[in-house]
Formats: sequence, C-alpha cells, structure tokens
Amino acid sequence: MRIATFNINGIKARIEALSDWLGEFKPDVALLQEIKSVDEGFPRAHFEDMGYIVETHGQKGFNGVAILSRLPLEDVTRGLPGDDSDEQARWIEATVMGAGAAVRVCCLYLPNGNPVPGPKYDYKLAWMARLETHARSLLAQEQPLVVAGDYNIIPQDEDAARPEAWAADALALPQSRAAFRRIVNLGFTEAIRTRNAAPGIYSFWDYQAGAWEKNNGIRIDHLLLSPQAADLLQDAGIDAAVRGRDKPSDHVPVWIELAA
DNA sequence: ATGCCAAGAAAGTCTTGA
Repeated sequence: MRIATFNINGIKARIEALSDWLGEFKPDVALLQEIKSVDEGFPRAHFEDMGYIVETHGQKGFNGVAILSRLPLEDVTRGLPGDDSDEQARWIEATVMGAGAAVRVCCLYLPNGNPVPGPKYDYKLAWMARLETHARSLLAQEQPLVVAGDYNIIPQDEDAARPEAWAADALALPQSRAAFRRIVNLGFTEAIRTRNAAPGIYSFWDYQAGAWEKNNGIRIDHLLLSPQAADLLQDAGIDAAVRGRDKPSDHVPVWIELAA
C-alpha cells in the first residue's frame, strides 16, 4: 500500500499538477492539505474518474484536508477531537482496507503558529496538545496507524538548509520541537528518518527568493507510524522533483510503501 | 528583520502562508 502526503496549496490551482502526479506515482492513498476549498467546490468527479474515492473536510478560502483512495475506506471522521469550538478544517481520518491489512490513516494540517508570541502560536500549541491526546488513544488500539501531513514543524536543525533563519520561528522554536517530540515519543516511528539519516532532505521550498534553485528548503511534512505500521514499512521517500515542475505547490509529496 | 511569491475572496486590497 502506497500512501503519500502532499500539501497542494489550493486544489483549483493544482488540479493539473496533482492529476499528473497521481497518474505517474499511482499512490493508493493521497493525503492532501490546504485544499483551500469548501467540500462542494472540490472537483470530486474529476478524481473519481481517475479511480479514487474522495473524502474532504474543507472550509472557505484556506486550510482544508482531503483523502483520495483507490482502496475502500471505512469509518471516516472529520475534525481533531478535543475542542468543539474549533472551526478550522485541519484533520480527517479513515480506515483504508488493504488487501493484507487495514490501516488507520490520519491526514493533518497543523497550524503554522506565526507570529510568535501571539494567539496563533497559542492555537498551534493547544492544537498539538489535542493531537498528543488523540494520538495516545489511537495508539492504544495497537493497529497499523499512519498520522501524516503538514506538521509545520522543523524537527531538528539538520531539517533546514539555513537553520539560523528559523531559530525564532514557530516552526522551529524549542517549545514547538518539544511538542512534536512528545508526540513522536508516544511510540511513533518517523518514516523518512528510517530511510535517510542525512541532513539536506526537504519537503518545502518557499516561492520567494529562488529558494528551490538554491535548495533553501525545510522538512516539515512527516509520516508517523505506529509500531504495527512500522513493522509493515517497506520504503519511504520524498518526491522532490515535483517542486521543479510547472505551477508547483511549495510542498512536495512525501510517501511510504507498506506491506498491507 | 521582512515578506522578494502564491492563492483565495473579491473587485481593491486584504489575509494567510512559512
């Protein structure tokens, strides 16, 4: 089972680039963030015609997440538990029925949190505390589980080409990194780092100042695996070349292959 | 430090992103 996470930065602007990539990479499951669309505005039929089941959790203008799957989905839920007053569309989860195993997949768009300090950073940390609580209950089910998406966290200095530029940013502050580590340390395996321990691998390059051409990137899109999912892991990678294509997102797909 | 670019909502120029 091939699962990818991809912050597409707007479904309307990315429908061609996303379709091309789906046709080439043929993921069984694509976890999309920043669809920037309401559910009714998502081009559902277009992706159904490509063989995908489409589940969205959108909102007007920004945010929004979606799951595209070529395998059957069960028990789709929307919204991160823990705060019924939270209106932002940043979480959708479902069970993917693989031939060999069922895999619970969670698609998240974690708040950016800038500027610091301020209410946006408070919201980020509160959201991460809710994620920790929910992740703990999901892990307790002791099943294959993938919690993936745009975490908006640079886990360590080697995950940025210019870590000094991010030192005071919400993506890299010690408090942000500590919150991410608390989640990982519940028992997750960070998929990419099982395959590549070297610095210099990124998943985001800013549109500004020639960041892609200079390889001035950061690694902020992650797939966290429960022990039962990690046991199924066959491969993991980042499809960085997508960033160099026409009309790209500023993020690229990050993927895993599971024996499921 | 800021926001060089991009997207969306909307119809001028904001907001948001990272």
